[in-house]
Amino acid sequence: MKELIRELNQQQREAVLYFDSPLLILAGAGSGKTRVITYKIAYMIEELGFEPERILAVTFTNKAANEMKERLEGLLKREVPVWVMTFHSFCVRLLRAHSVRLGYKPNFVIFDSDDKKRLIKEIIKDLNLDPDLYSPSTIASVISNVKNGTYSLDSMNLYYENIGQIFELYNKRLKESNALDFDDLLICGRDLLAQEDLKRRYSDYFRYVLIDEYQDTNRIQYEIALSLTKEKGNICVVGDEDQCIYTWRGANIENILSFERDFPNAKVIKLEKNYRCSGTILKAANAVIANNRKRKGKTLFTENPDGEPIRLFAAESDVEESQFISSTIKQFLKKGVKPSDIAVFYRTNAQSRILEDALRKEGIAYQIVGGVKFYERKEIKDVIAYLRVALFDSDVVSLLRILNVPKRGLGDAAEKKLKEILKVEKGNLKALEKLAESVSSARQRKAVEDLIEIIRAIREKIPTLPPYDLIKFITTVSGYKEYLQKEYREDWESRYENIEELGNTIQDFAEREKLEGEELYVEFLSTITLSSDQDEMEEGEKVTLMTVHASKGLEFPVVFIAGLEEGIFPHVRSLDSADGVEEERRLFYVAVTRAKKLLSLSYAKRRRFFGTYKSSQKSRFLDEIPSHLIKEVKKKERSGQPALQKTSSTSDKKPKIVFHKKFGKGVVKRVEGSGDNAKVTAFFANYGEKTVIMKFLKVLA
DNA sequence: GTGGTCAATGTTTTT
DNA sequence: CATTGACCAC
Repeated sequence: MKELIRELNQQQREAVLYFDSPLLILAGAGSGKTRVITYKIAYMIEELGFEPERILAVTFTNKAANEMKERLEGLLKREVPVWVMTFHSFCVRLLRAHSVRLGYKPNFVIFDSDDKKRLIKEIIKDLNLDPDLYSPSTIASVISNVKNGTYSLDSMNLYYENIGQIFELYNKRLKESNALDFDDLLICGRDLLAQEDLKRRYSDYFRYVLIDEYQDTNRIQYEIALSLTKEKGNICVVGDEDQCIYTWRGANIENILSFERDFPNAKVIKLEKNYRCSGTILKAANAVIANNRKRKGKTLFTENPDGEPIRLFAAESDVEESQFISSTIKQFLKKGVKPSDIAVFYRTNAQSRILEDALRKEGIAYQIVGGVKFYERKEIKDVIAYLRVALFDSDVVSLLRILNVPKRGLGDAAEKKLKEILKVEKGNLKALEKLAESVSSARQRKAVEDLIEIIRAIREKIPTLPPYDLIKFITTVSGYKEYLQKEYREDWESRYENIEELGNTIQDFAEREKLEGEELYVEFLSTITLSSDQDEMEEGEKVTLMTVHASKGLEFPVVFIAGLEEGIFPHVRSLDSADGVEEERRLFYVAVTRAKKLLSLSYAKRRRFFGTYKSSQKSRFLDEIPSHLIKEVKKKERSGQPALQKTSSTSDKKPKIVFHKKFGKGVVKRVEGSGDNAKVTAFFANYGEKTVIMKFLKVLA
């Protein structure tokens, strides 16, 4: 341990060894803050005799938590039961023990944003409000902002006349469903710790609390931390105001200022030496962020060599940009760069598709982090809804979701009746029984009774069947498998595979956590709704594609940032306020500082939006980088290839032989349409006749 | 009353 | 371009 600490620079060492008062570490990008935190924890355990289970370390994502734990265990060469988790997970843990105090049963459900929107949609309908004025996603974010204290309900009342009513009803329905949304988790956690005995108990229990990514905590999270440590001042927070990119979710840079106010004797240590980036990259990052006015001010320096200039490519179109990126990646791979050392970042998820197409055409293995998350896929959510209905008799949102999926002849009218019944009859099964009696036809009656049977059957199997079999059972007993086959003729198999994957995941989870039966599923469900994009990242030899937000906390030797255009990055929705642009700039700063050795920036002069091309201008952020750091990549120098093939793989002539990643070689029988989206029907030796979109095919002849 | 088909319509970022 | 809503035939 002592030798390890000797490796640290002076500031890092001081941060590890300091325990005299509350500690605020302002850690610039790539300054080794994760190292500092892990060493600090290790030092506490090894040298100061702290009991690991009485240390709480809060991270931003579960992935970061796992990594920190792994590093710690690598350092100490044994299992270390430190509480490493996100604020949300921490609150869930508190709530499982004490939820009754706040009027929730301990087996509560967590509503994800999809559940939340569904519920809001119901409420808007029930209140007869105009869905154009009250779009579920807008209302969802308003509710969130009110809950986490960004806006007051009254101030929102100006824009949304009925918001008070919606807000109240939303919370009422949630509570009746024994459900909490993301914001509730934090609020309830805070409220529990506001109770004198619990505050006493937990603040006595935890001997030290550390918070990573402090700049992205919101007020409520801060209050949680405060109630655990206010008295003893046994707290260390690590953050960088220049990397605060979640203000729209209630993150508050003010927390950094509040910290010094609430803990007047706080010690501040700055980590300004960057170990990650090349000199050139760091200079660019510093120059960009200097344009922000709202910052405490810190200047990073590095001893790393300047390295290669930053590349800039001005593409004529979005297609050309993605071709540039994929062909450059291909060159790198040829030169021996590992795919896992390369990442492509973009501002919005919608940009990923075109990049994917280009990489696929070059035959480059890639993974996308984020986008539509695994657990948000329709088929997964449907199956989980069955599970939830079987587990939680109060989960109305899930019941409504499966009422007519698969189609069983219970449409709008039946749904309305059910909702009427639910107003007086609490409990899904009871309500369904009543529905069976009040429904119009014998056919519908049978349908409802069948549904009740399905739910009962699942419920019965929960304690006995292994998880994989239970999931399989759900898909058969509910007729969901046939539904997929009928509804998704083309790709039902991959969807069904996803469901099987879900079964496997639960099985693994059960073995890892040594849980079974109801407890297993309740635990699993809360874990997956709190899982972040990064949690899904795979190890392996693949190029990584993700949004800039998802890249937070990561690093790659080679980084591409695509779509550096006004309106995209900075995003249009941020342009009307100075604060908005500053947040975009911090976001760009985060993106740039992920790169260790090589950074490639690009933009497109024309970009396709919904179907039509729109011309765009290069991002202001590009002009903020000193030009001597940049080398513009000219088209003709690119990859030594002749100018671009105008329409990629599709030629005017009809293809005869094609190649598909999974199906292999195929003989073309028919082509409908033209270009990338042409439908090609071909005969494949091992798979028979298949119809595939052109862009998934390579033309061989 | 339900389910299939057609048209319109909408894209920030996420625990 | 892909999902969601409105409309009409069963």
